[in-house]
Amino acid sequence: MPELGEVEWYRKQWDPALGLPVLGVFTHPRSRIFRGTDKKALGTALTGSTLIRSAARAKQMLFAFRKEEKPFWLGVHLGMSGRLRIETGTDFTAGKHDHLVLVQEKHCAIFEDMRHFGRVLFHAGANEPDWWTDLPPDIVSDAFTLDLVTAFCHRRAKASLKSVLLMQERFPGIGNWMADEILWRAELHPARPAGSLSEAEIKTLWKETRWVSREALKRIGSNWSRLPDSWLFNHRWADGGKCPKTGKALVREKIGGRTTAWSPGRQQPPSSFKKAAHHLVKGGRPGHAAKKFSYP
DNA sequence: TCCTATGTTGTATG
DNA sequence: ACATACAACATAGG
Repeated sequence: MPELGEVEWYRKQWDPALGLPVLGVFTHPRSRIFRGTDKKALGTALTGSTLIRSAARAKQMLFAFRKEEKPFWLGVHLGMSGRLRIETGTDFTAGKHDHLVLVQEKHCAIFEDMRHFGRVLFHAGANEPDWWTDLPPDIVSDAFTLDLVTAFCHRRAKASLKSVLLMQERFPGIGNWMADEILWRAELHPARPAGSLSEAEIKTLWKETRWVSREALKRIGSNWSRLPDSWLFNHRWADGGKCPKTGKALVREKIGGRTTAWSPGRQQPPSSFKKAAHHLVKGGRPGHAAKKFSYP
């Protein structure tokens, strides 16, 4: 689920825990979530500490704790299926997908993740940890310049726009749905090689990247309200989904390693793009519509 | 049984 | 060394 706006929304779910002491810490005994992290040190440090603030950048969250003037830092990445939540009451028992539980007097702050693709990081020290300060410039900041995007498109000249937008080193916080939304608004086909764009097209890509990121933070980050039907988002997974601009059927196929929705007529494929055959396979199972030809 | 899933990373290849 | 493509990770649901 979580991309830029969703991550900001999940961060706020722990707001009820702010300013209150942590009475106990539960860490799941067999969990991939803590790979590379000292679970024991984390538990010892956070027990008796107070959560003083939190922040979200890209798909990463930082929670700052303090215990007797000593700062501790907790990092959370939600992966594909991670969520943060609060459970009210004093008799909470961790479920099988609950990996980290911070117990407070009247509630628990919980990190759950069914698929274990998420991650928890821990750091003890006076300053914010490197994995936080070394994040690339935020898309919504002034540091995210047209020049940065132009240089990146040139360096990744042969990669598809879809895969380039998913590269967190330059587009921090962009995920599958945001990438599709950006390319659809920019009228750029996801299979276009990044190096094939004109100056004007790069500028459009940059602008729409910033626009979608700002809107996602505004519309999802604050209260996760439903996006307008004028967005691609509400149509991209629907069977028989139609482009809200052209009214024509959207195409769904794997581009840049991820399922991608794009609008024929609006987003012109590059000449190198192999056209998929969208006919039904005889005897194909219902619900599994079209299978693609493989080209020799 | 086989396919999919809003993500990242390790590995193979050029 | 660098860029690119893709399997693997773990679990649930259609």
